[in-house]
Amino acid sequence: MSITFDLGRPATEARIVVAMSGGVDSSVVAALAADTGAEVIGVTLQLYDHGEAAKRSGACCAGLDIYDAKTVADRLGIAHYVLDYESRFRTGVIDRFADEYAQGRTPVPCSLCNQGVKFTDLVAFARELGADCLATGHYVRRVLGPNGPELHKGADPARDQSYFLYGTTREQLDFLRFPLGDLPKAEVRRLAEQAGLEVAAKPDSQDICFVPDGDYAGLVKKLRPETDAPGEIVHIDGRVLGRHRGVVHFTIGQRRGIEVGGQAEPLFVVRIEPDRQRLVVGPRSALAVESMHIEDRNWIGEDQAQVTVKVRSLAPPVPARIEGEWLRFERPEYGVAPGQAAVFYDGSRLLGGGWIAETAAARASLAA
RNA sequence: UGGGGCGUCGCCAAGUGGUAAGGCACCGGUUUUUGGUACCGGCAUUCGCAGGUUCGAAUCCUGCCGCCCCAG
Repeated sequence: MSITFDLGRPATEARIVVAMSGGVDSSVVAALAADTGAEVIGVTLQLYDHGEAAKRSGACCAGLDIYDAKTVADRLGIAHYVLDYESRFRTGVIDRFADEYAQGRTPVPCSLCNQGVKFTDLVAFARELGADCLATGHYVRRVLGPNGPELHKGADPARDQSYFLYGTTREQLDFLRFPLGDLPKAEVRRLAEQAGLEVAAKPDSQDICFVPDGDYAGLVKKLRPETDAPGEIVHIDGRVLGRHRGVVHFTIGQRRGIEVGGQAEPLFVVRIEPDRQRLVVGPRSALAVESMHIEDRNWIGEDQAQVTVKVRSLAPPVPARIEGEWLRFERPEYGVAPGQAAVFYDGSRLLGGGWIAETAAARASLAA
């Protein structure tokens, strides 16, 4: 199968830079790019280099994965560079990740990484190389609309990654290509096999790439020890119910891990007060949010106030209305956590998004 | 040291002769390029302890232990 890269000139005269993580997806992109006859340059970012993480296959962007990317590039006969982005990844993603927890918020490191390291720094590098485009393995679609390229959800709803790419600017979108956006994952694996790529059966990456063992709290504690300080668990009605193990272990809307039993109904984290190390909990009804304040908004749609919005990567988009820097849900939304991304859509088209800075409860249930 | 009440899983709590509900918590799994949610599954051979009655008791009887309340 062949996929067009919309290069604007014959492929044989073009240069395509492919962001290669060492996984199946980006490896297939490299193979597809090579098939066009263009000059292809694979670039892999070294983002961190912890001992264990580097050895774990499928972690993305360290150790073994870099080796895998190199192997694929060799097989395809394309150039391959490894860029040391450790320090900017550390500053732009890992440190911010920890900072967010220290503020009682819940970060989305994948979004930070995409809009920073990948789509800003790597795009700039690809341009410096004189590339016609930068292609990645994200499951999103770039669609040419009446006003230029639009960003749409990936065709495979189970694989769509648009949530993590809300920060993509129009300028970046001009330059980016996502050859996998129309394909189901199974098809991508099939292509990998056809191309004889050794990563064809490599497991999907998941979880936070820079946390080797899934213990993200352990990492945050090292960087921001105050997040490990125990404190009071307070009910929204004012009762002190117990002690918690440190705010790093909690996120708004979380139910498990509160360790307070004997209740008629489950308790959820309603609010986190890092200054006082307090965890405010309450029934599910206390989670209802009617509007939220969005900051650092990126917008690549046209003028439009009525949208659907995703407050987390999973869960279907819900209708809402943009009112200045606030967004009002049509119906109360539950478990909206500051620090997460609010991503706006119109149907399958991604319009933009921003960080959730604060939320307003849907009446009742405040106190404490 | 008079009277009354209570003692069932970590917590709350059904069950008053027929062979231990349920909720919360906890644990495991599923899902997943963030955290969380949701869903599925697991979780008292045992009912404060010791005897007794009975075919059979957490449920009845006796004693002991512990806690609570009202009186003094």
